[in-house]
Amino acid sequence: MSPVTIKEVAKRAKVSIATVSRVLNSSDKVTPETREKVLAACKDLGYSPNLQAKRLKLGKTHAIMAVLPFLTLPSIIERLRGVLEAFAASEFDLIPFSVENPQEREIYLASLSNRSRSDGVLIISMPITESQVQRFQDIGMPVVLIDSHHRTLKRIIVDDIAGGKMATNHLLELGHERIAFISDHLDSPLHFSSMADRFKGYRKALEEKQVKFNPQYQKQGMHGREEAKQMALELLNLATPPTAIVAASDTQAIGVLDAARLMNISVPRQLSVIGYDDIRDADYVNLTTIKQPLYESGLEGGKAILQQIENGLLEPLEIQLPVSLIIRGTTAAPNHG
Amino acid sequence: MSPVTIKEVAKRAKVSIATVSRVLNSSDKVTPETREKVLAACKDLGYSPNLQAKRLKLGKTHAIMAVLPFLTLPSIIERLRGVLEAFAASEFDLIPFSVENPQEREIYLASLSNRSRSDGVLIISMPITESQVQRFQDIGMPVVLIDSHHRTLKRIIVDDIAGGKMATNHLLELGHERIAFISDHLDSPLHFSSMADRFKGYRKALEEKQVKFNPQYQKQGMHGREEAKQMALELLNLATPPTAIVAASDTQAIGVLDAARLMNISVPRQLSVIGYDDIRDADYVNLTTIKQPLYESGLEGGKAILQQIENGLLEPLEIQLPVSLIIRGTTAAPNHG
DNA sequence: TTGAAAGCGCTAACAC
DNA sequence: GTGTTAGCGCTTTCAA
Repeated sequence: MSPVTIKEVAKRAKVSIATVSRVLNSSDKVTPETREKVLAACKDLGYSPNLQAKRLKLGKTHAIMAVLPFLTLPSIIERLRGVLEAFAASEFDLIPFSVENPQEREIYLASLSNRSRSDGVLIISMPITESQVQRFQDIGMPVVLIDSHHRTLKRIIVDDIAGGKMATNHLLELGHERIAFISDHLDSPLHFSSMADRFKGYRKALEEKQVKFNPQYQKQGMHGREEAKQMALELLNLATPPTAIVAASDTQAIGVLDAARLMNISVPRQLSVIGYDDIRDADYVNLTTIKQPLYESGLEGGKAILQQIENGLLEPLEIQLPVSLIIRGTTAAPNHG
Repeated sequence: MSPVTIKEVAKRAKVSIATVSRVLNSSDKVTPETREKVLAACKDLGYSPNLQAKRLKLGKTHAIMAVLPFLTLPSIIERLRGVLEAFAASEFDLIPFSVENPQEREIYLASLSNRSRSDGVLIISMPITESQVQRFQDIGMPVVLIDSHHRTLKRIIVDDIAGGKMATNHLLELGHERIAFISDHLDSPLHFSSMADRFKGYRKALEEKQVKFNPQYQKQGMHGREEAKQMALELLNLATPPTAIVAASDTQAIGVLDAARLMNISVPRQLSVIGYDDIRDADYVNLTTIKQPLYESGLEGGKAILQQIENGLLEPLEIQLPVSLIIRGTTAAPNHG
């Protein structure tokens, strides 16, 4: 019942604790027979090493903290799954911190700045301030960003400009010219640049195909299905409504679909809609969308932090993952009837 | 750069390390001025305690492992969120293990059986074998089950019999009599009894309202939207098809909706459908369903394991959380036209 | 190849 | 009220 220690194993195997330790750490400087004896003793006693002690001795925690916002967001979950996968084979534990309000922010910040609590930090889809970066630097804490940006930190991001462009090009190639774009507020300081980048991609695609950008066709609002629905209603009630809408997220695209249904506008016959993210629901509503490598971003981020702990910070700092177009049932050629 | 220890703080404050420790652990046997000195020294040096050492000394890990299947399942995420919330205020870390295949099962099992790795284990929506229970018992590892069952372990479950009954009663009260039930295989050894309980509730509701159970109206199959669709098609092609279908999960209910759409059967005019779980998608497709207290189950489970670590195992072993009926747009009175 | 012993940073008797 | 010290379980020199 009371935990078995290396000492008891040593006694039973009639060797010193140093030898037991060597066997356990697969040092080769041990006679096969000694090794046998020790292994047998371990088994008999049901010994399992005390990781706390090991970690204290080695000055490592074998834990990595992951800070992430809103565990409700499907995209965050997918990234987390990737991280978990990267850690599965390692001896590192992943400790997630879900930050859903400012108070929690304080709590996790304190934890993160403690070298004895974790060997590294993974920040997922959250903005990071200069002072935080400085703090990490000061205590020499390895950090990797997933879906966030800072020039001095290792980061895994996707090419959102390319994504916005890809979505828009898909519609252009189908023959659309009146293409609208709806998104969150693009200038919110709390926000990552991803949505702004998607908009840039949209503009660039239009430009390259020499389609003039119509400011009336751009809407920004709070994130959310309902808010997106309202924005879409405004667009669809224009004198010359768009024939296609690029939404900067699937959730918003679904809001657009709501609006179309409400106005009895058939998708994709009368209106094409494309989303962004490829969340689960995208499949359910048969939404054409831009798939972000969410899972992969987690996987790469997980590998990166592990590697950085092992070998230090390596170039390149920025790893850009490609997006891809998933064509489903909400986009088609415009209806010229 | 090299971590500050209690020793350096002691030197700077010109006291002994014991005093520093006392201040840090808010023992009251310290003069206010001494306390001030120590606190100042801590601040100057940017000291933060080494948790590894503390934990080794105290024989506690301040970590709890959570084993859960398929982090893709929305229900699992919700429970996890609740657990995280329960831990937020505590000094305990939550280490999640996502088990998606047998190999991973082996890895996590080894970790779980190590008292030095965690102070407790939380098992979420996973079956647990007698030998595992025995193993936990042997090493005195506190365990709490969420959405799983074992007679000797603390567990948070929902009253699935009541849930199945509530769903069925809702339909009965709308005036339905030909009510079908589809679910996973009810006798699968890998499965929790929840689905079987929902079926029991269904039977009980029928019985109480003296509606005869028609075996033709019960279908079991693999879990999944597509599989559910097939089962629904069989039901709807019966000579006397049901006017309402109870699905044992929302995913399956959505499959039923697929089948109805395919057969041009209008929901809820010609067919009522009710699901179970109230996952996010339920809202999207406007599905009437039974809401499980998923988040709450995580919260309660988290509190329970913390409490068990603190005070030992307390009665009652089983905590049953209530379900509730969420009426949306897929149920209505039967069409007698 | 093996053993003895120091010490990781902390807490908690126990002395003063 | 404060200091001294043993020791949590382990790894790793250093000696033998």
